[in-house]
Amino acid sequence: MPIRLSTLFLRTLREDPADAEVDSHKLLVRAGYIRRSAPGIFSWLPLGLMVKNRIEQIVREEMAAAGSQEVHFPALLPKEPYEATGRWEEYGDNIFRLKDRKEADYLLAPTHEEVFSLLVKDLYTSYKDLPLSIYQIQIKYRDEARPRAGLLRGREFVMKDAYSFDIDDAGLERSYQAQRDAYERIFKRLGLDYVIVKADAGAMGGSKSEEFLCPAEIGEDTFVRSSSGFAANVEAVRFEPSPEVDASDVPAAEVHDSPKTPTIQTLVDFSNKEHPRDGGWSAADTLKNVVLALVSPEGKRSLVIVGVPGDREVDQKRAEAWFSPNDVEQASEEDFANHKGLVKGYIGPTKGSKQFLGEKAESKIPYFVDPRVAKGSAWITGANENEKHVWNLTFGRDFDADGVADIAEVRAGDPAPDGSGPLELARGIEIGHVFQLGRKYAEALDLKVLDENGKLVTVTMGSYGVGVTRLVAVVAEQSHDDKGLIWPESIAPAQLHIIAAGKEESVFETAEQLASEAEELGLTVILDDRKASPGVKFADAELLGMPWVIVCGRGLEQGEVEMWQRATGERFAVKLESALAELTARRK
RNA sequence: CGGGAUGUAGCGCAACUUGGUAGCGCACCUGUUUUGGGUACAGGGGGUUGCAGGUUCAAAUCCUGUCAUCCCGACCA
Repeated sequence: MPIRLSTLFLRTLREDPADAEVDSHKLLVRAGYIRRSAPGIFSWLPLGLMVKNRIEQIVREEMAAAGSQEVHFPALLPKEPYEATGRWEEYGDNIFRLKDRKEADYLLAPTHEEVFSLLVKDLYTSYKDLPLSIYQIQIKYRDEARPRAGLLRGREFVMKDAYSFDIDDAGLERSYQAQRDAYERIFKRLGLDYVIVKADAGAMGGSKSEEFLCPAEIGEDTFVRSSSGFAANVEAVRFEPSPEVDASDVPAAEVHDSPKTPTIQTLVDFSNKEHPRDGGWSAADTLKNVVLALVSPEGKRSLVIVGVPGDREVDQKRAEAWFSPNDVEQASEEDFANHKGLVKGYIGPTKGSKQFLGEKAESKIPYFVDPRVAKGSAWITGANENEKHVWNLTFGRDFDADGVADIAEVRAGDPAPDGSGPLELARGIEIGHVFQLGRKYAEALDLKVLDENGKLVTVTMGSYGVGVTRLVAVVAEQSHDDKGLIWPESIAPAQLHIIAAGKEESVFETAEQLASEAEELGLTVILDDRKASPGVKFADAELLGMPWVIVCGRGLEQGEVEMWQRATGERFAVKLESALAELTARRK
C-alpha cells in the first residue's frame, strides 16, 4: 500500500521554527520528520522514522558484511562497570544519573565499552574464540552542556557502536580495517561527501584513531588537509622538529633593557626602534614563553612552559591533546605567586647566561619548545628580569629545552607534516570514528584469555562508532535546496511521490492505479491523494524531498504525466503507459 | 559555567515605551468558490500572556524573584 498523504500523520509548516538555526534542523521540522521534545531530544514522526530505519538497515547490512554480529544492551545500566574504568567519575555532569528505589546508582549509558567487555569476559576464555566483532544500534544519553543544531548534537541519540576483540596487534589491525572499510561502504551508500582524518588517539589511551568527517561550515571539528591527501583533525596534526640551522653567524646573545614591553607587539616595536637590523624584526623573531597549568586526572596541578614563535597562539585543544590525560589551563595569578622567579611578560629560558627554565634548571619547571624552534635558530625573548629581554638567544647554543611541545595553532598555508604541500583548514561534522583502543579497558576490567601456551593474556580491543541519528541530519544538511529536502534513493522514505493534481475522479483513479503498478515493480510510493490545490501539493512534494515525483494532472487528456527528478530539477512529460518504464530506465 | 537574547493560541509574530482585561498571519472546523505553483470570500473553535510574589480600583504591560528556551563562548569517550 502506498503512503497516503490524506491519512499520513504529518503536518508540514510554512515557516521555519524559531528555535532552529541550521538548515537540516529547520527542514526536518518543517517537513514533519521530527519534533522537539526537550532540548537535544527529539520525537520521530513517520517519515523521519522511515529515514532513520533505512539508515539503520544499511548499517546492519554492512556490519554483517564486515563479520560483526548484532547484540543489544540496555541503555539503563548500574554504575559498577563504569566505576571499574573510572568513567563514572570522569564523565562528571555529562552523564544522566539516577537511583532506583533502593538508592542504588544507575546511569543512562553514554557509551558501552565497559559492558561489551564484561559480556565477552563472561562468555569467552580462550584465544580460539577470537577474533570477535559485535555491535549494537542503541540510544545513547549524554547530558551535553549545550545541545545544538537539532539532531547534530543531541542529548539522546542513536549510535551504532561496534567493538572488536583480538589476541594480538595484528588481529586488531585487521578488525580495525574491516570496520573502516564498512564505514566507507556505508557513507558511500548514503551518498555522502566525507573525509577520513587522522584523529587524536591519546584521549582514550589508544594507539590509532581516525574520524570520518563531512565537510560543513557548521561542523564542530576543525581539520586540515593538503591537496595531495594528508588529512588530520587539528588536534592530531603533529609537526616534525625543524632541521638544525647554521648559527655560526649569529652574534652573541645580549641582554638589554626593554622598558614597557610586556607584549609581543610592544617588544617588536621596541626592537625595530632601539635595535634595528636589516629587514627589521617581526613577531616571528620573538620567542613567547607560555605558562600553562596541567591538571592531572587526580586533580594535581603543575606548571609547564612552552616556547612558541611570537606570531603564534597556543591552541587550547591541541594542548589538551598533547598533554593528555591532563587538562590544560592558563596559569593563574596564584601560579605566578607560587613561582616567584617567573617575571610575567619577561619570561625566557635563560637568566644571566645560565639556563633558567627546565626540569633540571633553577626554576624546576619543565620547558618545551615548538617544533619550529630549530637548533641554531636565534630569538628575542624574555630575560627573567623586569623590563629586560635578550636578543640573539640561540637554541642549542645559549639555551636548551626538555623536549618538544607541538601545541601552537595550525594555520592555513602551513606545510603538511608529510611534505605533501600547504595545508588548508576546514570544518567538518563527525559521522564516524574508528579507534584502536588497545588494552586499556581490557586491563581495567581484567579481560583475559588463555593463549596457545595456556598463558593468560590481555585482549586488545577496538571501538567503532557511527552516529545514526546524526546521519539523518548530515544527509539533510548536505542534500537540500531552498525548497526542501532532497533524499538519496537509498534512504528516502519513498522512492516515488505521486501527485494527483486535479479535481476529477479520473485523476485520482489514474494516480491510484499508477501507485499500485509502481509498488508491483518494488518501488515504495507516497501518494498525494489529498483534496488540496495543486500548488500546495507541489510545494509539499519539494519540501518532503522524495527523489522522483510523478504528477497526474492536466496532461492526462493527452495521455501524459509529468515526471520530476528532485535532485537535478529536471522535468519532462511522458506517456502514462511508459512512465514507469521510463522511471526504471532513468534510475539505473 | 561566562556573555547576549527571548518567553503571548499548534507554528510564526504584534500589543509592553504611555496599565483599562489580548490581536494578526499560517494551520484547524463549517459553507460557498477555485483546481498546474501555498485560491478567494464568509462564519467559527482554540490563550489562567512561562511561574510565583508585589504595586494598583485595574497588570501581557510596572517592580522583585524564579524557571525555561535559543544564540556565542567554555566544555563535548
